[in-house]
Amino acid sequence: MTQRKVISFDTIRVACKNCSLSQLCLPMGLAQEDIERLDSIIKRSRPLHRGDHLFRGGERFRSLYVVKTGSVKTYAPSEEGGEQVLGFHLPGEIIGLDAIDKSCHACSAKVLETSAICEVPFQRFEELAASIPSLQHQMYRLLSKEIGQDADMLLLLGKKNAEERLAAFLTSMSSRLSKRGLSPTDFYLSMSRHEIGSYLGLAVETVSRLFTRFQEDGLLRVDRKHVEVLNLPALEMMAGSAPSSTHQQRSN
Amino acid sequence: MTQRKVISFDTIRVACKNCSLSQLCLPMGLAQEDIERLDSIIKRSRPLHRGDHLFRGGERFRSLYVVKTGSVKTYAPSEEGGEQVLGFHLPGEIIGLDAIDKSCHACSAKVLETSAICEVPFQRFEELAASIPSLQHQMYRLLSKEIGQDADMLLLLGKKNAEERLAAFLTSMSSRLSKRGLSPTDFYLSMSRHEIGSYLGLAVETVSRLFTRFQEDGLLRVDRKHVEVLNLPALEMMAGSAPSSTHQQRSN
DNA sequence: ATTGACGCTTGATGCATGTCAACTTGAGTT
DNA sequence: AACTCAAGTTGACATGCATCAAGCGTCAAT
Repeated sequence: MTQRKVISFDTIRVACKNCSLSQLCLPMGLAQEDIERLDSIIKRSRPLHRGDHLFRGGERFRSLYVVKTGSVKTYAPSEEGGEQVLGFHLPGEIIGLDAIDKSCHACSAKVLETSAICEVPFQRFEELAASIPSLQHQMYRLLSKEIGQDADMLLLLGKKNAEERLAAFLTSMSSRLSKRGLSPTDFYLSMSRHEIGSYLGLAVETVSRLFTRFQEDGLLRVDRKHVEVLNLPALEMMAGSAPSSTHQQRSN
Repeated sequence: MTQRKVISFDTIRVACKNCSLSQLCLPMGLAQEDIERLDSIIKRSRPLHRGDHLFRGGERFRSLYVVKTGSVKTYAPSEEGGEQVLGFHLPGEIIGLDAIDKSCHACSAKVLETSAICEVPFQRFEELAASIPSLQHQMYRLLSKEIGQDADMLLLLGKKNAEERLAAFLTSMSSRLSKRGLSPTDFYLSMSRHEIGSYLGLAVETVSRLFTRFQEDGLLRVDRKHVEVLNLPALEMMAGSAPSSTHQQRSN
């Protein structure tokens, strides 16, 4: 993710109307004046650093968070230090939507690299949305999109084998980065192999072996966190519901 | 699910204000008059029968659907007839939330048994919600709840073994039925073993073997679709993130 | 009752992937 | 540079569950 660009403090404090993400984020489809009203309720703190938490499971829900720069992971912590990674969040993506229902966070959110985050106090947001139909609509869309993505993930975990899972992860990263104006074929992953494995329901070792294999097969060039995709169509093919080779498994 | 009760045609046509589900469903928290406004936009068709579709993947999104009686499955159809079951929906639960974003259904919804369904035209609903803050809030809560449940499911598919999955499925059914005034320990499953397997990411045979084993272990009494839970606490323990026995697997 | 189709169960076998262990590499610290 | 520690890689081995195959109960239609 980290595209090695220098970020000035001014850059991260930009208002929504000047933010390059506005077409992916809450302001999408809003009139200029409504964007400014939205802007007025958003809190922008100084950048957070790797390992900082936006919130932890069990805490009271007050705000949604939007990634402005950097990346964040959400995860469900379990007793013995184990954790299930639930998602990786790139700029423009909203975090905390699952907590509206119980007004309490069920998962934790941790910053993966130095990141700028917009905080959206939910109660004020809700009041605002009631008076701006297009904002309300956009919020429904974003909630709905999250549900759709979770369904894709259920399909991945329920039906796909290890190879298909990693291919799906890489093509998903590729397309999301591309939407944000970054290269779809050359990027840095801000998360560890362990976190990728947890997210995909695989052991670290399996992830590692697959990276090696993909490289041997000429699909990727990998150096630590740096990934160059050499054959994106092949990866996409692999990620699709098509089975890996002649023998598919889990045809249940 | 089917609790073998006779359902009159009057029963299924009841207005929201007289519906026993109103505390689980959209009307929750609404004032009497607002319930009536909501009621006025809802369409109630005659009962659907096993195998009927509410909608199919690819169709244009127009309405949300709420189960009034009976049960529905949602699934992602794949080319070769294979399908991934995404969820089972009981009375009071809303179907189609994932389609708001793309205004097009990504999955299909099929009735599992004779069922009464309320149709909620979304555009009219959205207009109504804009003028009823508590309805808007309830909608946010329902969307959020769905996201939270999907996260639970990701955890199940990512980390739990077959035994834990089936135990989680059974305890979930138990508690949901219980919330609807039915027995938490004696119920009929309206879905096939195959569908349960697909939902849980397991082969039919594995599901079948587990039912047998649970019965041998005195946790259940099973006869076809009829399940009697004999030791609910034990099932809940199993379903929790606790590993099945001394050796846990997938500690990634 | 007979038939056929389908869903379910049970057993035998194999494989993908988890687990364990050892080693390598890289980044940060002194 | 030397040291430390976490992260990643690779190999050897173990196993849970998918797969294949066969048989059985149930239900509906005839």
